Amino acid sequence: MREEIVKEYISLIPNVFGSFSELNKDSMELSHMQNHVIEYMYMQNRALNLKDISIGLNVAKQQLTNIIKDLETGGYLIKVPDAKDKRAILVSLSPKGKEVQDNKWIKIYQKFSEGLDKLSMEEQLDLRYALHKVNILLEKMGP
Amino acid sequence: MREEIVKEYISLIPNVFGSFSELNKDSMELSHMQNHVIEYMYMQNRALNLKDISIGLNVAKQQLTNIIKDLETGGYLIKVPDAKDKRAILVSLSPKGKEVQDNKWIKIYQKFSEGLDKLSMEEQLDLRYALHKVNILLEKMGP
DNA sequence: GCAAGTAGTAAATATTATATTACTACTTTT
DNA sequence: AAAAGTAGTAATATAATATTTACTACTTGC
Repeated sequence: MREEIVKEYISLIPNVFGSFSELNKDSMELSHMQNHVIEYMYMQNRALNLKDISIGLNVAKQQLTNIIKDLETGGYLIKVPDAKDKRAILVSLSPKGKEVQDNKWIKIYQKFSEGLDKLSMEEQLDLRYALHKVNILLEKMGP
Repeated sequence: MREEIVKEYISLIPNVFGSFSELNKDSMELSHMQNHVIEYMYMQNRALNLKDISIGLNVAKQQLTNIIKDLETGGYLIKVPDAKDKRAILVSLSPKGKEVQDNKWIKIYQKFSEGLDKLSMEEQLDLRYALHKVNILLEKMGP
């Protein structure tokens, strides 16, 4: 029994990963690490200081100095001194930085939407319900 | 309606990605590209020549020369001359190379299995069925 | 208030990744 | 059998990423 649930889950991973691996295909402007930072900031959706990002991405803070300086120069990030800690600097995504991530999700949306057209109305309902169920249960399993 | 299916799918991605991003956490021995090659070989599950890998991973064959030489030196890959094409060399995973990938999946298995313990028997059955349904329908949607 | 600790920066260095060109040995086409 | 094409290797240059040490300005704990 357990074996079979795991097997289904393992099958799911490549299916979903197909979408995800295409996320960074096009964004040629930015390097791997720069993308990584923007992704992380987008997910956190709040102003972070370098230390936060360093820990969150498991990257040395020394590396971030230049990466973030370049992203700021490019207009993707905004740096503001932290009022509460005068050593620190709060970094947040600019509208341009957010747009980079938004566009990635729009692509996933479009691709998924095309796939949906191949399903009947009944299958679409089934998929919706099954996805909902999976999400609820995976959520419950998480830490 | 469509909006809501997409929304569920978008929610699914981070759930699953949690597992996937941990795949390469520990394998410190190997570089990013070396891991990439081993992953690809593991997925293909057959002997490949450099050209195959080059196309499959969208990497210049010139890059592969050294990557694969190092992997062979490390005992992860085995190189055998192709009998049918004397220019080519067939590369396959050694037991050690397969083990690297196996261990990654074992970790996912274990983590998922721990999560399962938090669910009731009924929920586990629901999850199995819902996952199965999702997999079948996503498969149908793919190219 | 002072010692110890922290956030960020800077610069030097090492390692990886990517790209370009050219070459050998073999295969395919005609 | 000659011409054109292909698989792999080699050497090189540049960019991206990672690591180390050291410094300034500030905060925290005592």
